[in-house]
Amino acid sequence: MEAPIRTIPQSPRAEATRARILDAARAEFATHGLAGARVDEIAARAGANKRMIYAYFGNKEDLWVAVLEAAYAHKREEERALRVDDLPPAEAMARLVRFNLRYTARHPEFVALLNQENLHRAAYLARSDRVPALYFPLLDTLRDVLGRGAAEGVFRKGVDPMQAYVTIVALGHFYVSNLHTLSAIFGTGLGAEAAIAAREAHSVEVVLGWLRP
Amino acid sequence: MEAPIRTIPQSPRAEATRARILDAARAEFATHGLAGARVDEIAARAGANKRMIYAYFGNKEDLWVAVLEAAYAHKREEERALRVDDLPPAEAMARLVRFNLRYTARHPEFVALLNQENLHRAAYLARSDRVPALYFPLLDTLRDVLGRGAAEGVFRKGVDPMQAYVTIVALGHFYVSNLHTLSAIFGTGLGAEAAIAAREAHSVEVVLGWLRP
Amino acid sequence: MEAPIRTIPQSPRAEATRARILDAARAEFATHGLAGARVDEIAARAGANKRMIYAYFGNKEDLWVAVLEAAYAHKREEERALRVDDLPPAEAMARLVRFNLRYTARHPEFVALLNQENLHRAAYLARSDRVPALYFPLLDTLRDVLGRGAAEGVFRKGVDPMQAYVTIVALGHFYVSNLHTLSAIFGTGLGAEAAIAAREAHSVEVVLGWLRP
Amino acid sequence: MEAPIRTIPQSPRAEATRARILDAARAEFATHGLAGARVDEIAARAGANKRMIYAYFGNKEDLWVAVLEAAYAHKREEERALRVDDLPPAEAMARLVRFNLRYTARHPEFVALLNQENLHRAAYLARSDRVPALYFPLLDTLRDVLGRGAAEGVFRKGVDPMQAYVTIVALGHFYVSNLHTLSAIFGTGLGAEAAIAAREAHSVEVVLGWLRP
DNA sequence: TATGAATGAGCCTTCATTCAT
DNA sequence: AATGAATGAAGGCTCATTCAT
Repeated sequence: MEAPIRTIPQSPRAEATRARILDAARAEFATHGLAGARVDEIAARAGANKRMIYAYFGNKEDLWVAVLEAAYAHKREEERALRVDDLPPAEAMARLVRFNLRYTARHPEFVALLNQENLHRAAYLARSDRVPALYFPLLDTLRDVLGRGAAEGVFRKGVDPMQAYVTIVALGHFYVSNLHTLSAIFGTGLGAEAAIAAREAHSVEVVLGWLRP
Repeated sequence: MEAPIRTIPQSPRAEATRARILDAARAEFATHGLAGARVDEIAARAGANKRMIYAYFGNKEDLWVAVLEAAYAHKREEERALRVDDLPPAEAMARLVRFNLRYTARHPEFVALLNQENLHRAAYLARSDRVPALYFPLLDTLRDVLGRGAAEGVFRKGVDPMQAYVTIVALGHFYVSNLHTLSAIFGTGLGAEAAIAAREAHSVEVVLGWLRP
Repeated sequence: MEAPIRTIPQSPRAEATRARILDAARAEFATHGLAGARVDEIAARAGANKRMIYAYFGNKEDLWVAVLEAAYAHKREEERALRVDDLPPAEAMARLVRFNLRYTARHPEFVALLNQENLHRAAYLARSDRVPALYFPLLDTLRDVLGRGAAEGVFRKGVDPMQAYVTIVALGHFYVSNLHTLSAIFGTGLGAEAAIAAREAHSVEVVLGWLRP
Repeated sequence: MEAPIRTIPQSPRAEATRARILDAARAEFATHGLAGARVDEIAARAGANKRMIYAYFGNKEDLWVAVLEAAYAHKREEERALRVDDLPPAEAMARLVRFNLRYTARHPEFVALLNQENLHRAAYLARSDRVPALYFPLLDTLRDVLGRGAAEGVFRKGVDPMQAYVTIVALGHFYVSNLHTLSAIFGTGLGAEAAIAAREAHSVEVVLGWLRP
């Protein structure tokens, strides 16, 4: 009916409150999901009044969207900072794989958020105004590296960049996402640095091994 | 720590009710997660009285455990039926990869359940009495095929079966799990049979390509 | 989106609970209006669990509609029981006026509900399924009496039954509705039986006096 | 029982803000009632900061009292401007009736405010300092006209001015107050000028008809 | 074995009000 | 004189669970 009255924080103090809420929400959502998260808990974690959540974000679902957007934006920024144009294809590819695995391992909350959003069939992502900006720089970089490698004869030809992208992300995402159930099968320790490093080496081996002409 | 009073259905009619509840719960849980699932809705879907859920399963969380156990058991059964001992290593491996991808694609609810359980840090799995039975036949099969391939010189040596297992599962699981957010990036159609088939072919290519000595 | 799940009480016990809720709601709404009424208070007055309000009536607004419908239905029933066909026009008219004034005085909550509903521009009445049944028997009776009186030459001719209806109702309704502010002007005692009787006599005098040919 | 700290606006600018708040409050209260009105909305309508409402009026309830006082004062002023002393009784009476009906029709918000205040059993009116000033000039005028009419033999004798006052006001008030529920019965169009004029003619007819000796 | 009815805790959201600048 | 930000106390509504039959 009516446009929601939404306070847009302008003072630094308000901006700080908004940021604290966003951080607290990311943590709470990543731990409990959208349905399991508690608005009270988010407010408490943020050291903010519950009312402020509604003033700055509208409601719980809109807050979820904001968290999601911020998470995507963060990964995009890190990907953008990756410079592999000057590296030989194999080295560049290894770097991409390593970056992705490490980013995923360092940000399990990103994994959790994505999984939850998929549970909701990406309904909230679809609601975001920034959807067009979902584009990931990594994909372009990947396309370039695959092209260079094929041209130089060090990579197999005809690789679909989308499939490659999905596979590279999958190698780390699934590992981090399913860390706990995998631990129930293979025993604990999968989250330790040594295990992460092993997974990293394996992932590079898989991708480079596969790409051999 | 008292044992819950739990009715064990004995008549065929009761067993049927129990089964309907379990099916309904799997659907509801897979769609909404543990926190988002509604006991009322499960009862309605099952065409059963809500009280029966508590009589047969104890409570919502125990029902979740039961659903999880059933899902794991189902996959285990299908894996057990896979016979690749007589096939040449490469062919056997291709079959394993294909099976996994197709199973995952056919059972997105299994993927959703696993993701949710990981959100809960596998706390409910740990509570299950059948945890030791979590063992997956695929892992043994995989170990055998890798061994044969290495011995025959058609596969690279020194491959960790656990990493191989995780990777093979990851190739399909991540694709299905993140179908909706991936669709937001790459456009729709990823769930169509053609797309599944392409992912299947790609997965086989990655695994066999990587395993080349 | 989805049709609301609404429990329709079938057992006598449930029907009794539903009736208690409706009574409590009428009292609470009449005292505080729709916005001022408290669902908790209604449940407490009804000696029922708050949840039952939602089970039986949907939500606060739907409960309001139910209360309104019941109030209208009640007045309609009483009006239907009025038998003035056999009386001479003047006597019949006096009886109608008296009935209306007394009903209004006996049911100040009906007055309060109507006023509130008008504050909401009859938006909830419009939502009612029983709107076509809003028809009031009094109107027909009135039309008949006016016709007989005019034919017999004891009433003036050309009287619009609608205007007459509104006026007759107004004479009592306004008095009861504005009892408290009128008391602030004219002093207390307006609610006492003597004052009601005086208003009744005055109302009859006005109507019969006006209708003289 | 402490006197509230209340800022009394002194600059023209402050007085303008106060006036805008009062106007906005009248509109909001008339539309939604006391309980349903929103302080935020009043501030928004007034284009004023919410804090100013508290500075100038104390709190929501005191603001309600101020709105009520202003509404009464306004009607009083208009009544005072009515000059019927020089007119023959019947003509004077017709003018009083017409004035009242037209004032009511022109100020439905006054009707709504009165109804709300009666819902609260005139509790806020009782709190007003200006209660003694509630006196309505119309009543005196009415008394005078009734007296002159009776003396001249054109009006019936023994009419209680209070009853007459209530009836005259009722004829318009009820019509305007219940416009929406009446429309649900008699169909729309009751708010149109033609319908108002018909009601006006009818009201005059009723009063003058009744007063005939 | 099954069911309709009821419960109490808790959740998301809103509101009147106050603080600090 | 005015404002943006914050607060705490509810308020409407939902949910998992239990009672009584």
